[in-house]
Amino acid sequence: MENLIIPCKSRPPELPTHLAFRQEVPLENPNQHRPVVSLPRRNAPRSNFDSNISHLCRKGEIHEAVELLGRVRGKVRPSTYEGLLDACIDRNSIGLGRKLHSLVDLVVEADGFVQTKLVGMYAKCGSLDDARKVFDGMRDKDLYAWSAMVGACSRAGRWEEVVELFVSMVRDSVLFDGFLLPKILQACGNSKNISVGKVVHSLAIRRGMCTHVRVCNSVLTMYAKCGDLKSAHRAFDCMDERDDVTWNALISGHCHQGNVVEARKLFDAMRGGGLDPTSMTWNLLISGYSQLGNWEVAVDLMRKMEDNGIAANVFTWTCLISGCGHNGQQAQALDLFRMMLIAAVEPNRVTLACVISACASLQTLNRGIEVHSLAVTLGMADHVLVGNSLIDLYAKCGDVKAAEQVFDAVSEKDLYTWNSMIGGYFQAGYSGKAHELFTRMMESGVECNVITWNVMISGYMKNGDDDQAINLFRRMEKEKIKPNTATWNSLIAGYAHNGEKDKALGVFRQMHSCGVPLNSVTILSLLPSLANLISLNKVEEVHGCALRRDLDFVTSISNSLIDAYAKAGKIEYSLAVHETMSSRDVITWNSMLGGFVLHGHDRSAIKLFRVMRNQGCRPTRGTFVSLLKAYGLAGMVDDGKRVFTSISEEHSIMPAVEHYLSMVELYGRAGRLSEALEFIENMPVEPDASIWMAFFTACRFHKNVSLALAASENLVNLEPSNGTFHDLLEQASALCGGTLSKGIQKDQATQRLVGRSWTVIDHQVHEFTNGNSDQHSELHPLLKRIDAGSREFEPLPA
DNA sequence: GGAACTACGT
Repeated sequence: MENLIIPCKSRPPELPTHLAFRQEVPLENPNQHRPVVSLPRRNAPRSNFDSNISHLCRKGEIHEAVELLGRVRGKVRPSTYEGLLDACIDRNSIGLGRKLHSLVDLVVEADGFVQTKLVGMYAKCGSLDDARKVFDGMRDKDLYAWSAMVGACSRAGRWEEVVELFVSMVRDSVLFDGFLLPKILQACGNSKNISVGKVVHSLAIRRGMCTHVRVCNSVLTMYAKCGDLKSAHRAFDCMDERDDVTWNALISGHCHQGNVVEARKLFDAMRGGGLDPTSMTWNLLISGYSQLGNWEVAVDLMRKMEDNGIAANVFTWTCLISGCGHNGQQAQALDLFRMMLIAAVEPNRVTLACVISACASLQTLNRGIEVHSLAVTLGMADHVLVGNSLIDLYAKCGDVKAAEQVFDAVSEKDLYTWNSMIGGYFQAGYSGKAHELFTRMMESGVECNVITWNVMISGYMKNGDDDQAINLFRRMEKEKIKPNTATWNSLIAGYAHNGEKDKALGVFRQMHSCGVPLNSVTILSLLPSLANLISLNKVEEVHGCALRRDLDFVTSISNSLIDAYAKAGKIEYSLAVHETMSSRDVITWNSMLGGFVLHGHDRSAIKLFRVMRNQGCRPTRGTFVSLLKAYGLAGMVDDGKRVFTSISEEHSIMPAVEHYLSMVELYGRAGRLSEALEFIENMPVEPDASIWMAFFTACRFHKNVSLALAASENLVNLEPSNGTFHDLLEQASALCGGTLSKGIQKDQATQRLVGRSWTVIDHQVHEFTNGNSDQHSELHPLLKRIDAGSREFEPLPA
């Protein structure tokens, strides 16, 4: 197909057989398919009925006109129908249009002009499906009919359908003209269908249309959008005349591939050639840098643009905001939005959608509500694009009621609307409501897509209903929706999340045998669930799959492997993965550091931290948690203290509870209990249960009962979780030599505690007080507290 | 003829 991109003057290549014409079309008269009047009725003299109906129509009394037509059908000319259909389009009244359609008689029905007008009426009044039905029912489709249908699909953004229409059109021996060609090329570009795009290009050459700059621009754009920049450049080189659109299309192509360097070069070459960049050119470049996350350069370009007398417009700002959003800089996006408003640039629907989506990611409901009210002021709140983002915002912030209200207010719902609302119900835990809406969606004739099914399946998985998820997964086949990688990933992630690691692995293997391509999400969902001492061979199996698909170069996967191997007891494998990595991020170092600490390799961890610093990697909170633990293991209390001080002083990181916890453990392990207590008492924040628990453990280890008692008193005052109570009880009993959990399986006990049942504690307290109360008198305050707590909850039925 | 676009999976 490479040889299709040739200068216009050369001989075009042969068409693929499936696109061969049924009959040869003479090329010299491209308009020959525009029919001249073909039916006798069209030439019929204008009757009184025609005049009366047209008169009513002109007066705006269209209902009366349609009424009259109903009484005299069969006696009016097709052109009168056309006038009425135009009136329906003007009023956007599909109801009247339908009525008119029902009044079309047999003779008028045979008129291609009226049929084409009907296609246009249905499409413009919002029912593309009805338009398609009329179109499919037409016996002889001329170029006007094809143009109407292609135009309708283009306006609706149904690019694949436009491409299909083009293929059938060629099979029908109808060829495009100068009006239709750009639309078809646009569709090829937007649907990334380069093979049909090349056919269109070759036909355009064959018909001598590639001499106009507009046609060439369409061709170039098609190649650029399909990502074939080599062909785009060749088309560029073949052009005798170029305008700003030509340059912009090429610049846009490079920006979309993330190649801003080449885009910048073209920008300079354009200026060198004496052509001034337009605001479009600047916006393309700004968008390119912004999408790469390089928003400093993007903002700089915006300033330069304004210095050159081109004002930043809504597109410029939206490009910047969207770029921040895509690069995890949501707070930055909101700042830019504020700046945009200060600059008095009015946001449009796309801007609002981006900003609301940023609020949703940040879960800042208040800012979201501000933007919502702005959208109301601008009259855009009920628009489908804005509404969809709002539904997602309210769902993510936990306000399902508000999400529901927006859902109801959006009159022209699309797939995003339904899918977001269904997802919102699942996020709030309303599986039943989600299913109800899913059923309503199916019944109202909306065609679900694979994402709808994925939302349902992952929603059920998240809510712990595996059976329903699997049922839906099986139902997909019947509904002729092919599960994609994300569908399989939902099942794997769901099982892994619910602790069913064998089932997760089973689905993974099935996915593999079905030939479904896996991606990094697949691996990242599965690996952590296999990170335990008995799963080494399974980690290796998944590692193998990643290797075979070249996914081991994905940093996040390597990071996950380091973690999994460490937890599976093979720190040397973790190290091997770490050594072979081409690019390491801070998570890589943190995982390796954590692995060393887990295996008690304190000196290796301390050494690794130095390597990390030498390679210029900025440590994070997590780094210091592991590092302090390493110093604790090494018994290097004073060095640990220095590291702790450096967290805030050198690295400007506010120490978090985990760091204080590591310090308490560090003191505790070294037996420096009074120093630990002093450290706890001097903490700038209130010590939480984990801190006191660590101190308690240290006291227990060093057999200091009085300090342990102090710790336990502080602990119970904090109303710790059931799990902490359980641990505390176990340790307390061990400290005093008792047998607290006698007769109770630990797993069983934990399981019931998780369900917020206090039965176990009740039982233990009972055993504690009735059994060995004398022996444990020292822990009396603790017991009283537990006893009081146990009455606040209804025990689960046995 | 050219720019920004919301829903699922870590």
